[in-house]
Amino acid sequence: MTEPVYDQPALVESEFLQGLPAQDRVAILGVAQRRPVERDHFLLRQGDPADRVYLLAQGRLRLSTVTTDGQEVIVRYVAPGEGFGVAAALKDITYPVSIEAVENSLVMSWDRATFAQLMERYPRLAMQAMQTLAFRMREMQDRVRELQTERVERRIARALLRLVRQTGRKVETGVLIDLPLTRQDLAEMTGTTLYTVSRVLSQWEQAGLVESGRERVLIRAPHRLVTIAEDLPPQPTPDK
Amino acid sequence: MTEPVYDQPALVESEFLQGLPAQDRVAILGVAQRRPVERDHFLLRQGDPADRVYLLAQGRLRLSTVTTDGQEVIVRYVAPGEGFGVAAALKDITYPVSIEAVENSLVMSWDRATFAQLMERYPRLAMQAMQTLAFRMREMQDRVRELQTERVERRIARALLRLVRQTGRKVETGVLIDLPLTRQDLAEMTGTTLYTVSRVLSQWEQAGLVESGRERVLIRAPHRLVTIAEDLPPQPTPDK
DNA sequence: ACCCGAATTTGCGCTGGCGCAAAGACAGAA
DNA sequence: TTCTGTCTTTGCGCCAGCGCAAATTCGGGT
Repeated sequence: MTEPVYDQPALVESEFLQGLPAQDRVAILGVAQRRPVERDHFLLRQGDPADRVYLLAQGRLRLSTVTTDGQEVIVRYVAPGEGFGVAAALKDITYPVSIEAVENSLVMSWDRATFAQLMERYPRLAMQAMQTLAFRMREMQDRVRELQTERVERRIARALLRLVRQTGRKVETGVLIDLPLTRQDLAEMTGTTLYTVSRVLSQWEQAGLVESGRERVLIRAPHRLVTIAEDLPPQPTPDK
Repeated sequence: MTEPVYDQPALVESEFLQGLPAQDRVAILGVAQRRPVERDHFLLRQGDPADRVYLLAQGRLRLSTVTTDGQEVIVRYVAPGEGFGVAAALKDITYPVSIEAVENSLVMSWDRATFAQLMERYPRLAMQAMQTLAFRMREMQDRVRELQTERVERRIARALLRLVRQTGRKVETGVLIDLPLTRQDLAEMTGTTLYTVSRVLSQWEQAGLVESGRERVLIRAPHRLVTIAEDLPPQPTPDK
């Protein structure tokens, strides 16, 4: 795959490049390394030297970390147009996460020195990179607050709603979370176990909120999930 | 208090200014607003319009957020030399946290437009600000991992060790956490309740790890706290 | 010196969610 | 079509930590 990607919407409106004139985007992408990553393959592993900044052109990636006693935590998924690796490439010696493609993907990247030069030359790129970092920090802050103050069902609802916003695709019966998502994956995003996720999803399926299958979740009633996530009183359901 | 602060160590080595030549530091600090904040007074409150970037010259601040049902979460404490507010001032409409002085403090700040101009003029300031954001993001990521995978005793140990690194003062019997710290404060940093914190601290006091009092914690054996935090086998204790 | 409100301590019953078991479902490979 | 490994479901006992009560301690204000 060598055709130009410069005018792909995911890149034009990407976190790093939105708001830059086309010629600047072309210049920045023109010095990027392009790397396809097949599904189930790793872009990089936790502990690798951190020397590149990345932007996802196509596909889906999962960022995860493993604790010293082997538990895995999913930090986040990456959708096309989203940047990552900025924090690590500023100063970190090694990457704190592993990054695995959950479907065939295409990743643009710049080594640290190149990215620093680009930021100096294009101050808007620097501002966009800072905003990306700021967003991530806010996301993590929200996760901390949720983990400290909310019960497991709310956390699962919130994780699903995040995925809906990030990678949801409207279909006839609702919004499909458009990536392979096991109960174990959801558990690792929300600080619980696959059995608890399974029980909660089964309950919600019986209640008509979701439809699910193997590695698949479709949200039939996002608004009802919001009432669970936000701990609001249930709205009257429309007559059947 | 109007005497110059430009050469205070906390500012010279501060997160935003370390590595900049003295003349640049003077220029940057020269256009900062300086604001004293008395103990127990708020610098700003959650929901206030976000338009300033801050750097703490003196004192101690507490950053906290309240959930919709009134639970408080302590995001972090701020020590002299640490910057904050960058994320919010980039784009956010309102601050996601409240900031209260836990002792008399002095805060330097710049409005958003000024800080953006300073970053353009001093690229190293921009890089330092980005690194500050990156550090915060990593801190929050670590908190998420801990909350998802660790039991309450380990989380309390970790929170104390963070405070030791950030604001610990060596005294004869160990390291004093040099700020007023209630059991409730520790609970809000670790996702538990003041009663659980009290039980754990009492147990550790009997075991000789800590000495504590009202709003006060001294760590007698930091290494033993590390073994708890990291879930390591206990080292043989030296003979009495 | 005294008072009082905040902070801390300690006991104990309760429960949300986990751990584990066991079985079933199913998608992809052969 | 069959097989197999992965994923999911469901039951049930257990327990880490919470909720609440009640009492104590103590530091700052008067």
